[in-house]
Amino acid sequence: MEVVEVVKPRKKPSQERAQRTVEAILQATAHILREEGAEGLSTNKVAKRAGVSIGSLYQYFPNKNSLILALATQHSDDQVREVAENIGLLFGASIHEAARRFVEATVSVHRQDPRLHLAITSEILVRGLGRALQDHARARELIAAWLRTRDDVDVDDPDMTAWMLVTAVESAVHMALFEDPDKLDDPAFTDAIVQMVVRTLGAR
Amino acid sequence: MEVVEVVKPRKKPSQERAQRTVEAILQATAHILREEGAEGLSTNKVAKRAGVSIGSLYQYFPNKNSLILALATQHSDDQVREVAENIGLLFGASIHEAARRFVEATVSVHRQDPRLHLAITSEILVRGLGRALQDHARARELIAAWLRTRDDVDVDDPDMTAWMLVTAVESAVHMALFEDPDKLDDPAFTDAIVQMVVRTLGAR
DNA sequence: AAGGTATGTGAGCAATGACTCGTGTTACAA
DNA sequence: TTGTAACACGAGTCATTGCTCACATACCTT
Repeated sequence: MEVVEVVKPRKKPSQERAQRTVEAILQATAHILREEGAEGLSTNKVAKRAGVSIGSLYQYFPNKNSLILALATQHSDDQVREVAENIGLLFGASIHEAARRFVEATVSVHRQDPRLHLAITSEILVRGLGRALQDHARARELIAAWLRTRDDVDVDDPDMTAWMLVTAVESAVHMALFEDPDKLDDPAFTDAIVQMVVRTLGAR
Repeated sequence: MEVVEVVKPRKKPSQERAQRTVEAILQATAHILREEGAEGLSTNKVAKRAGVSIGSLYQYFPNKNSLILALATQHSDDQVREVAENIGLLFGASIHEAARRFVEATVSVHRQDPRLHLAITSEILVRGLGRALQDHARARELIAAWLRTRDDVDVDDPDMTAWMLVTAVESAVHMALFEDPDKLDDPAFTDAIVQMVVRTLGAR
């Protein structure tokens, strides 16, 4: 089990030309990950698909892992943003509304580009790319903070509960994605998750 | 994303000598998976570690995937057995007792050999080894059946609820394993899962 | 124009991968 | 004892991998 991830610093692109190169590389990585999974991901293939020489790739990315990490970070940021944007709206809402909003935000993030998302998620697991788990941590903080402001829920430990809920909701969505992506479109599925959340909160 | 898994049939060992060879190969696979993760798993390395020639390996396993699959199946069977054994005891129990028993069974399965378990689980995700998900399916059936016998819970759709609970509980345990294996020893952690289960069931 | 820095190239190296196949060895039945 | 099927071997094939490096071209400053 590999734990370390050495990420030697590489040149940051300064000119616009280089910016485009980096972008192309990231795009290509995403494409291959989406179409062939992590198995089919090789630096040579990425370079070829990006229309860039292998040397250029290594000018900006120190190794293969850093490609996935970069993508994962991007992805993670999106997710945090989505949740963060919604959390503001949660404060005025009822528990039920809040739960629904949270669940739907999560589902929506995963619905766009599910294959890529799945590939990235499993790759984070397989490699020790724990850093990319910050989305989880951040989401948990937000939820925990929100929980503390409510007096209409029955939770002993907001942090633990937040951890539980974020994990449960996200995992349910992942699992659904894995078993059958169409499940995400089933309202009954969303409802069930919402109910789990609401009940777990012991809403009064 | 690879979907196919071609598993050409190979010779089944008939003599005891061959039985031992197969066992050694499986052992070695587990060892490497546990120590180095799936990254470090190669058929050559497995053969060497098992003290067996690479040719012998390919006599019984058609390819690398089949090694993981064999291990996953073994593992999966253990898990189902554990749950199945406990489910019998669930019928007489209170909701709370039942939930606790289920959660603890799940935790206990994962506590033994967590590294191996984690490696196998992610590998199932990465490759399309959906077949090995039968433990999930079977556990769900058992829980759903049990739910239908209870009139002291408030669930609309036993199948959906069972899916939800199994997913949530298992994922929580996986996530904990990934973040910090010691979490499994924390009673507060188990309690939190149990509470989630009990509340989700809407116990009267 | 000159010169430096940033960017880009791709042949090729060393390592490793999965897997085959021809050959030797053991077990067992006749 | 002998024949044959099961078992075991491991050198070797061929493809691919991550990655380097010596060199070329573009860009910007002076």
